[in-house]
Amino acid sequence: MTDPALAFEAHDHRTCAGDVLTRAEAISGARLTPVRRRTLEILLESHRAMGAYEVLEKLADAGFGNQPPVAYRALDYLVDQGLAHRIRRLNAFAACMHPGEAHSPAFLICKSCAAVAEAPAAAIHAALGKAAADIGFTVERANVEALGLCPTCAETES
Amino acid sequence: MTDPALAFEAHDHRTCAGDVLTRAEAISGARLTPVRRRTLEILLESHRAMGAYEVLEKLADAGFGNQPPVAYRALDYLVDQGLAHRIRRLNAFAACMHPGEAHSPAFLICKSCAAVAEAPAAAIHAALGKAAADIGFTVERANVEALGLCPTCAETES
DNA sequence: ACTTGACATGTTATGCTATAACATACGATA
DNA sequence: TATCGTATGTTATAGCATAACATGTCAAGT
Repeated sequence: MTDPALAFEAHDHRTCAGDVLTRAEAISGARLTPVRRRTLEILLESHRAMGAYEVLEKLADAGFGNQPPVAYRALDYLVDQGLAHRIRRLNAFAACMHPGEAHSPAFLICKSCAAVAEAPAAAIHAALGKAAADIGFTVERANVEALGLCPTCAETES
Repeated sequence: MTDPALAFEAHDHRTCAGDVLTRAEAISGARLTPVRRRTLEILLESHRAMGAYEVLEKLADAGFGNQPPVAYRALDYLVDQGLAHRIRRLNAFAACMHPGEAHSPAFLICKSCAAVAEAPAAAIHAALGKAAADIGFTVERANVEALGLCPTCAETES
């Protein structure tokens, strides 16, 4: 699995984004149409989450439609396919950095630089499932989003 | 601590809501003004989360202002004081069922009856903190929201 | 009493987020 | 070639949230 901390570190982002895109193409095949592909590329330009309207603007710049459904449909598709994630706390979307690997990660959002990383969440889901089971509740899907400081910003601010 | 499963079971809701309101008054004192108190009462009418505009409507019925800021301000206050929680997944708010006890619970949202319960989340936060620390990330606040089936609905649907 | 400042509420206006509903196009396949 | 599923485009509107300003109230300090 890709190093989850990558989002917070200086790295060869071209390679990093390219890798993800290649894997996405393998997963999604022909259904990764131009709008959808471009949408994913837009999300992959940074490790930030991006609002639908921000994405829409960039899609329009690229010659696609400029009405909200254009962006929402592409984003919804990507989320469905596990190629992107929706960050509810931010009303925004972020590219999935390790598509294909089944996961429902915990999101770590840096309040300083706005970068978003995906942390492995197996232990978290186990704890959640147990807490829920104690009450008789069956968890189907869960989202875990944490706000805090990434290592780079923590260093800078101290 | 109050039984977290209460939200999903038939119970004497008058008493349950009354207790919470009494505790809220003790915590908030004079600053629990009429609008705020009424807002909390509205949230306490059910164990569901309620949108700001739904709350606003009921506030207007009670003779308070009927513009969005009226509801948002009261709700924000309650959230600040730990008397209510914001459920981001639903863009909605729910009364805190055990105010005073410091907590950042995990929310269990029944997809069938829409009831929301607060599960103890100490173990979840521990797991999250550890996963984050592995990446060098410092968690400040986190929200954990799970969608699934409550025990009552699970029984009904089977 | 008077002034000041903090807080609460009300109102106007607007911005941001999201989706319903309908129209058009294109390829696969029967 | 008729039809169906899928994708995209467009119009319109619904739903969520806040900025900015106006008014009122009460308590502290003078």
